[in-house]
Amino acid sequence: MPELPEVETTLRGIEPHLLHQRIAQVTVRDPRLRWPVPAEVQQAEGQRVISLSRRGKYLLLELQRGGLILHLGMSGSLCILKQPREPGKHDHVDIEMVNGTSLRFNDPRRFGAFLWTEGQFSEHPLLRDLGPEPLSDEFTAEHLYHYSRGRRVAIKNFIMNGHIVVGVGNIYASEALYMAGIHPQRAAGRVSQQRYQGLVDAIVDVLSRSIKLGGTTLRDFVNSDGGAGYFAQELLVYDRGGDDCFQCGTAVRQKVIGQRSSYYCASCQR
DNA sequence: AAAGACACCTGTCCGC
DNA sequence: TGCGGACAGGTGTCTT
Repeated sequence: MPELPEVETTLRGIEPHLLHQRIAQVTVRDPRLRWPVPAEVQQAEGQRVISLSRRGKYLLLELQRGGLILHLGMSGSLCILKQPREPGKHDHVDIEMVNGTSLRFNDPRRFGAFLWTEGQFSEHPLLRDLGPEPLSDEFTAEHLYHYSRGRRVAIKNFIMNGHIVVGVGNIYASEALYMAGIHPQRAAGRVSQQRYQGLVDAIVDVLSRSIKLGGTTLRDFVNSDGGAGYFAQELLVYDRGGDDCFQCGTAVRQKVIGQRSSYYCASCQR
């Protein structure tokens, strides 16, 4: 479900409710997520939340000692409860604060993660080898150009590789490549630095605009307040297979690339 | 080292 | 109305 804009929307939604609060109780109803929820998460009890942040699509809760690493996978979501409420079917974990507010982790498909770490977030095995944030100064055409030399992987898979750049998921990869006029199956090593500049600009633009609109709600994404994101109505090609390209009228193609559905205009994208 | 397949899991939708 | 199959926003791990 969530891509970077949805995770960022979630972060902004929960932060004001949790920052500086003291955790009273962690309740794990079902530890069977992507990795089993470790018993160490109980160590969060009694500690204050020092900061909340995001690295790629991972949400990071820094506590006084140690921290929590959360990932929403394909179907996860977080919500804030101002008072206790009966848990639903897929409400796997709750973090209840001393002031009565709770953070609830819901994930039907259980591809998400809820992990404990004692060290620095940046040194955690899941985080230490990640590429730059797409909305940071380190994300440049030079970076993409440099790491793509000699590589024959499809450009769409290349920009979805978290070791190259984080946070570009299936929706926004299709969107950005369309905006930049690059065919999703073009070899990454066959893209000029000038065209990478156009791609960088497109990625920054599409992610920024989506964050402003609260993310993309395709099926069931809701933010931490239970509201929808409105970027779906801005999508140019994603989920528009067979429909007319907005630029040239050619039918938008849908094709599986790297096991993921991809959308593009064979006329506008080369 | 790089590329691709596969794994994890449930819910929903579509065609018959 | 029921059933089987395809598909869904992610990404670590294993095999070529």
